[in-house]
Amino acid sequence: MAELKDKLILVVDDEARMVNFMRMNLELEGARVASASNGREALEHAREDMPDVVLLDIMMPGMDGFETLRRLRQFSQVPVLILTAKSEEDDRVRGLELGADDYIAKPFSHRELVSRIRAVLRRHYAAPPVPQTMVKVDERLSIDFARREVLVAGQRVNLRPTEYRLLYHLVQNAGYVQTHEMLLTKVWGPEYREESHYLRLYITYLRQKIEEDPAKPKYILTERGVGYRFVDFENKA
Amino acid sequence: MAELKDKLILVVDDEARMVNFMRMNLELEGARVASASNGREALEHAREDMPDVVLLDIMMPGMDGFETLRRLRQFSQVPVLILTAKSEEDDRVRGLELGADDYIAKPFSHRELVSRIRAVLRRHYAAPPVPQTMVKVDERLSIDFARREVLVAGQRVNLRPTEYRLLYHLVQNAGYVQTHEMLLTKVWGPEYREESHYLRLYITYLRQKIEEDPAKPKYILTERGVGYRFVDFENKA
DNA sequence: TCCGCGTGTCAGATTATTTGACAAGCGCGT
DNA sequence: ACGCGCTTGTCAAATAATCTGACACGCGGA
Repeated sequence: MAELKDKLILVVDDEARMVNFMRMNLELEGARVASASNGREALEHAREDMPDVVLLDIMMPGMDGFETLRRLRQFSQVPVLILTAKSEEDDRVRGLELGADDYIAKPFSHRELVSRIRAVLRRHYAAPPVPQTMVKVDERLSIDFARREVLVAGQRVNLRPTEYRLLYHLVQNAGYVQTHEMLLTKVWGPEYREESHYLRLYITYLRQKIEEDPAKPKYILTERGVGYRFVDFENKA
Repeated sequence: MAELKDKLILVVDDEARMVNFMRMNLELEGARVASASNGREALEHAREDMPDVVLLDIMMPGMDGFETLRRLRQFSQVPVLILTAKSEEDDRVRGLELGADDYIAKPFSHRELVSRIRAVLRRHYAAPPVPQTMVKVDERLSIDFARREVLVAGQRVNLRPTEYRLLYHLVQNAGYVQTHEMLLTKVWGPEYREESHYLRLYITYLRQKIEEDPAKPKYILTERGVGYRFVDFENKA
């Protein structure tokens, strides 16, 4: 399990209260915290301190979070979580497209903050470089991608080719939101980027086949305005 | 264009006449030739001399070509061309599965020998590590894989998803034979390895769409008993 | 030359994908 | 708390792709 202990986390936000709130929460978990109140400082810190994770506020005066992220990505692959207002769905999509790893919507709880950071750390430092075959999600659901076999409550369910590819991409990124565009691009091809219709339909099909109650999905979660996220089944703490 | 000049070619054959024949042909092209008459010697040479290409006879007393290839592949990625009797189609398939890059059927001409070696060198030393998008095969046929557009004699032809994937894998390996199994695995998935029926059908579809005369294919060539080969359109010398 | 196996082709059966229309639900502003 | 608008979810029919099975063809080996 990925631990926050002794990890260096760079918090970037122009509001001192928010920085303090996060610092408190993160230090409670044993993490070290560096902070910056604008984009320029953030880039300096990122270069010099080599943080393990960056928490980046989008709404900042001067160089905003997007621009900061874009420049950061020119020299660093450090995992980045962006902080957005609850309602700003477009900001999340844009951030993810610029290379953010995930987002946290303000306001957020201690639990949410820590769990997202853990997930991102796990992927970056413990992630298998080879794609997973044979995934056991929980007692009810397991998938063998090499054999194209999906077992739900002991029963084999038959997935169609597109359903299969969609599930594959969702599960390979379990715990991470995948935007509509990402999924459409990977499953149907780049020329389908705008056709979110297809995606909704195939999400429905998949849920009907693998969810216990398709109306209350436990595996394939909707991220309104952004995309879908397969449940973070490896991070149950 | 890949050149044989000054390249070191390791020829492995137990028949001295064959070795001499190849040495003569290769030195005419300015290549340097090392030779071995059995598997053990071949492995030694491969380790110590770092040849640019290996020509490996399959039928040898003692350690045969397959075993030699298997052991060679444990420590080296050097391109290997296997030499097989005209009729031994199974040998070719087996050799390719063990990691040979191509085969040459005995007896062969100077032209055939040199052209196959050139092709293998081109792929290994000049090959782009990123997959090609936008391929111009000749005046009649060009393909834009990013846009999923195939132009035949100026006309856009519409390929179905499977036809598309099949063409993609053939063209990405233009000049190289792809065994039935390779194509079935890549296009349909590993569980279709035995279903060569599908492959034949889709080869027919593709030829009808891109060949001028589907009965006399110029692009997608049949390698009887082995697989298919997209014409080596970059190596017209 | 003839035979046999691998390859090529066709048309029909089946299955998957796409389309289009509409219902449901969430979250925002009032 | 309420209703509105936009996103998401669902259904069934239309279209398209894939698969099946039968058979013809033709190369290469004996």
